[in-house]
Amino acid sequence: MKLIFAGTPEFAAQALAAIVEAGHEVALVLTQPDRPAGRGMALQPSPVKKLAQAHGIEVFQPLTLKDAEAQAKVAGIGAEVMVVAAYGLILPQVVLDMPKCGCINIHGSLLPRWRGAAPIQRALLAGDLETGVCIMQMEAGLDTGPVLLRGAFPIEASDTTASLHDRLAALGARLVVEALGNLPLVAEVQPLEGVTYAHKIEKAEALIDWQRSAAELDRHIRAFNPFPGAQALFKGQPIKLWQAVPVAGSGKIGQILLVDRKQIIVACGDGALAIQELQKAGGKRLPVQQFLAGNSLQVGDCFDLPV
RNA sequence: CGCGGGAUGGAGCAGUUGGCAGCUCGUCGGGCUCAUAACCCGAAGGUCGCAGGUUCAAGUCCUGCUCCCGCAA
Repeated sequence: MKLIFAGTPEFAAQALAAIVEAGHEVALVLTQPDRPAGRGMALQPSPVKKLAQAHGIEVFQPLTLKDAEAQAKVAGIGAEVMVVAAYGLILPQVVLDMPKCGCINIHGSLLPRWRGAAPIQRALLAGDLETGVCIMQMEAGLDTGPVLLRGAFPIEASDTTASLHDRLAALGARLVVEALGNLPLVAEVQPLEGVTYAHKIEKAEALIDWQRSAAELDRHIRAFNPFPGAQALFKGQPIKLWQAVPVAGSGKIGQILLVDRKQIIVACGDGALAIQELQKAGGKRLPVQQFLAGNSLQVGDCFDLPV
């Protein structure tokens, strides 16, 4: 099947890889323009762009699809369908209507829950018990289109955004290939009940507020792993927390209740958090024992509370 | 040229105005104990990221390079 693929991050790249693998003709890949990123602010191609180039597929990186020139480029391909996954640009109605079978989207949540930009993190933060992927027919609204295929799996107590992302990307890749092979599919309109929006993750949200419950902070840490990392402040120094479990305990909020070779227990608004892996600025992620070898954290010390 | 921190025995760190390379942990051997990730005694293990330079003498000062990380995007 001749198609156009539009996507940007790793999540989308896995879907593209599966589509190519399945033998579909990817005539054009749309992805966000290279952006300065990382240390040194060097221009970075997106994962999707790198993969497309590796397969010799033409890459198109318009700033917007609202102008006639970009639209003409897309229209000129004459694709039967366009697959969109975490592309990051709004597709105007005229573009949505271009391919014979329209545009289908891979979304990392169980729609209509968590429409929007950061479904994986929001599901984890909210304490959802399951998540999944929906393949949907795109409409002008944000993730509002009828669902063609869906797959779900439980969220484990140890899941992080990283681990969910991997499973969701693999599931999304499998489902989109299945969908492409069976078009046209019966579309199931999204129910009006249960609609929620997954707002973009703000950097400021990563800051740990010890007044919240231990269970909440545990989810917080897992949701911000691997990016940007849950950040606590200790005597003014930023310390990232990578792994912790909620435990029983109480005390002055933010105060260290116990330190041993496996954990650092900190009092929270409700319960306490046993930190197992952490990282200070300039250093790497370390298990508690190694972290303590070079940094002294003692019972009674307090983490800073946000102002 | 976005800002900044770092590279020192297996791991994590310290090393003051240049002067014999230290600490916590681990490893190995021995001891104590009903027992232990506990405690006591002892041992091994380092071209101090790479390459130059200054000096009687460089982990420490200067220059270039490689790699890692925090912020910011």
